[in-house]
Amino acid sequence: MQGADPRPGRAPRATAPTRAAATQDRALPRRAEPDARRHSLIAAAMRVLARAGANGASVRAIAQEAGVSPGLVGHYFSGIDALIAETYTHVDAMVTQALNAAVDAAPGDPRARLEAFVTASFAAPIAQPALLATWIAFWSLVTSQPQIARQHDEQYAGYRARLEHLLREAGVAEADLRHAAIAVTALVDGLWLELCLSPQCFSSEEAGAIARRFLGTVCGDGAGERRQPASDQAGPRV
Amino acid sequence: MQGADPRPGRAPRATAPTRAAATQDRALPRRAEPDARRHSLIAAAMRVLARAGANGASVRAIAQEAGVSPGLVGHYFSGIDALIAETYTHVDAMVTQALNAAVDAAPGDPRARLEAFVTASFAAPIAQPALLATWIAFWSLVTSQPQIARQHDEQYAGYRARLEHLLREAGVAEADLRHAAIAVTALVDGLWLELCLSPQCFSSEEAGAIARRFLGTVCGDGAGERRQPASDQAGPRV
DNA sequence: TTTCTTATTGAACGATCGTACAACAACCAT
DNA sequence: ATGGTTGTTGTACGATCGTTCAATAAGAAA
Repeated sequence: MQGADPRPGRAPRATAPTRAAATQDRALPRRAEPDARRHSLIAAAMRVLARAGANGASVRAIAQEAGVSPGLVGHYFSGIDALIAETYTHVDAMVTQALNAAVDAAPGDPRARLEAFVTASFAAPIAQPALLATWIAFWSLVTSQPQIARQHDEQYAGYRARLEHLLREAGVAEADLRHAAIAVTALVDGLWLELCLSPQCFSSEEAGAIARRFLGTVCGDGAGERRQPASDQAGPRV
Repeated sequence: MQGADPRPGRAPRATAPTRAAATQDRALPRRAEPDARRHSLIAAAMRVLARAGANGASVRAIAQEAGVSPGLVGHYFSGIDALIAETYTHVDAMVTQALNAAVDAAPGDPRARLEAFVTASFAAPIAQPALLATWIAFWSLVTSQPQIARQHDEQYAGYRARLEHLLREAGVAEADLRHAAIAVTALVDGLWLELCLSPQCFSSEEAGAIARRFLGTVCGDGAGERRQPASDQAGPRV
């Protein structure tokens, strides 16, 4: 799906094609610390994915974005797929950190922490279309590469475990925990995906409101509150 | 992300590489009816996407799968992206037809029709990992090509409109209709996606049960019924 | 049959792909 | 200084990419 592609109006590959590394990697020394160089390549991959999409994230494009020779990619990663996979890991860690920060910033009330978790899922550092390409590039490898499928399972399990923890503290019964976590994860992922694919269809605020109302039904709010505004439903139920 | 890729153990491109068209296109005449040829190419694209993933769906692979010269693709489609987009349209129509058939096969009770809709979303012709590659290939074009973004918006709107119709008949208040349809769509999409990405994580039955229980909260079942089996919650509320 | 239209071929083109590898350069240990 | 380790370069390679296009063949119209 890549190849020559001389058609007009494809991905905006022309955006800062040269001297692009200066934005994030401040003049990394010619011979850099291995960890710094690895991270520099991953950061470059993130930028290329955001700018050119999954189909534009080639070894050469990423190396050029990092201000580095193409051959260096093979020195730090076993191949382009491994670089994509590590980029996904890094983005996933960023998302996890942002979600945890939102939870910690919320009041101690378990229900408020849970709502902060889903609300942050649609806010600035997470729900941006620029991140979608990273997930798409990773998903396209899951089917064919068992090792990447395993990685996906692990990271999905980690996400669900964090959610189960929050749900348990919010008073969800142990028997319902698994299905509740699967449901909330699916709802948030579905809203996030659609929000990235067509941001004008509904707003982040709407997505947050929908998800928070769903939390109300999962955590055992009475049915009579369904018609009230979501802001009144934050009361603890435990 | 494609190129040479001489690595071992990538996509199983070796599955029936030659004489593959005979399975679906029964000896299409050398000079076929244009519509038949178009459909033959789309069907071949679906098979290649299912077998080799989004990264393996090249013009040559699809043409070979259809038993046709590579140059013919350019005669029927403006480019590979247009072929992918039309393949997506075709798969979406198939899914729509399957969902409508499931709804029609259900009892006249509006709630049962709604449950049939979401239950069918996780059944045989829809929730198969082989279809995921088609969506991934399409999604990877949405960001960079405005025309494809428009197509996505239209098909998503069509899906949501069908769902809104079912929800309205099931007694959802007009004011809640939009958010309810967005929520159900997101939940079903999220469950479907995860089911395709790691089918061993939870079963189709679990996904259906989760979605049906969610329908209960959307359609206005009393909160006291939350712990009862879903089959008892089918009573209409209008 | 002859003419015309057009589906279809197959090769060619230029570009890009991922990877491999020998040469070079930077830093460390001695 | 000197030798060794290793980050880094740049190019080369073979393969595949999407697209183009003159030539061919098949069927319809005359």
